[in-house]
Amino acid sequence: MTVTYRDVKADILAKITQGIWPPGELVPNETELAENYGCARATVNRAMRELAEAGLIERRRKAGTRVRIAPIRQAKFNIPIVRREVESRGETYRYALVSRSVGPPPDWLAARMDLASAGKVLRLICMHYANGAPYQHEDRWINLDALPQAETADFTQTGPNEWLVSAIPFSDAEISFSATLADDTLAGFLGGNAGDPVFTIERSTWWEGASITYTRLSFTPGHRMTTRY
Amino acid sequence: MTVTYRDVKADILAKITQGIWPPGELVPNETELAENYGCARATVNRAMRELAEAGLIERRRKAGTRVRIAPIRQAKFNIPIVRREVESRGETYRYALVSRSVGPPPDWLAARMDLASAGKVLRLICMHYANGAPYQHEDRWINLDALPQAETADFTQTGPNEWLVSAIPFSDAEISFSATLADDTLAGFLGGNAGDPVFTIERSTWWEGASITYTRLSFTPGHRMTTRY
DNA sequence: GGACTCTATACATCTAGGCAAAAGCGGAAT
DNA sequence: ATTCCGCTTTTGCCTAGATGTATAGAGTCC
Repeated sequence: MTVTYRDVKADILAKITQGIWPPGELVPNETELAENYGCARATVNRAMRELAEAGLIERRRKAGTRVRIAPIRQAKFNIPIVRREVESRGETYRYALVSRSVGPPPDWLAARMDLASAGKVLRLICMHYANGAPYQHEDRWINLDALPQAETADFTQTGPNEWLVSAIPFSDAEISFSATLADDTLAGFLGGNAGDPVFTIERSTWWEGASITYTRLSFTPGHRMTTRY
Repeated sequence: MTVTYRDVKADILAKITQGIWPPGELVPNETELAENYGCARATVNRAMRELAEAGLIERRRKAGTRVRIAPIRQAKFNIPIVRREVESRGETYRYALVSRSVGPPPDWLAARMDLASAGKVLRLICMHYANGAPYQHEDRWINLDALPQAETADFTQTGPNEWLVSAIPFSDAEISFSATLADDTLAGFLGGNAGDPVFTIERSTWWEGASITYTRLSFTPGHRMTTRY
């Protein structure tokens, strides 16, 4: 049986968690480990590279590899499109377009998206339901100067998110999470009361340097985003 | 000049973002790409593997590699210990222990952490300040049956988080984000008003199957967690 | 028609070797 | 004493070849 990079990775991990290689400790170099494990250096390299990516060890040329004093913990969240998120929990998804308008961007948006104030933006307000109950409120702004075809797209049946991923499949994005208060309008949509705490996601998207869209997603009170790490 | 896996990765990425290989498209197989790029198959493999990890393409044995219809977007957050988080922004950090008590776990905690109700837990309430202003309120519970040395540790100078990473450096954790309301007490600590929306992180930690600690972190109103992805 | 098996294919990974690039460290020059 | 340069170590990456393994799809049997 040959030694796989998974074996090596698991063994190194065990040595670290069991305290055999305490934080700060210098790990043997790749050549040495390869001999110990009886495998090629590339195998050890892959194991170590993945551990470094995971934030458990720190590698520097010449200086060697050492166990991190304070491991970098990173939480990874998958951000699927809403429909998938709902359906993957086995719930039925429903979408509704609340309003649609075209006009010049308000100042705060022009600043945020770096738009000409003379430009045109499309604003959509949408609701996403899971099993008939409100799930997410979406306030979306699309830069029509960068994406003119959005003006004629039909958003009454499918949400702008799904349309956007097909129009510009891959883009840069900035996402931020915060807690806000529901006002009367939002509370009405989400089925709560004004003053409810609302988990909010804001996302800005660029493509080839141009700002495409800004969206603000509000979840029903009590919503939580969870992950293991 | 040899072709690196970065070159290959960048080129494939470009082909995808520019729509030359549209979503759903079957990508040439590794052997073919290696010939085209004039490099080894391992090089193409590494490039493709990373793109697959990033969620842009989907690889299946025998079926080949295709561009994802809906790319999996994943947001990655680094979760540093509070002190580092504050100091990395160039602000001065201050810590204060508000209260400390030992006793049996309340029912909700025993259920959540899977503790014997006869057990003992240490409860700490702490505040973290940035530049003198409140930054984070920490409500922490530590399972003394699993970690008896926590009872004699001194938490008046450094926070339990820093103590814990040195005591059990690497562990499994579940983290969840939500929005809650500040009550009078919390608002007092955070310098806001009752009814303020509060960004809340809850984290449970296990080590070798045993529940170690549960903590609830509340941030000052207006706090946001941001990342690019 | 449906369930099963079989096989060729495409990804997954390992080996062994070599060159490249960063970066500690010591010695030389100022 | 200090700065700078080059040596050498260690990780980073590539090559070329081979084997392992999951599986789509064809073929077979009921």
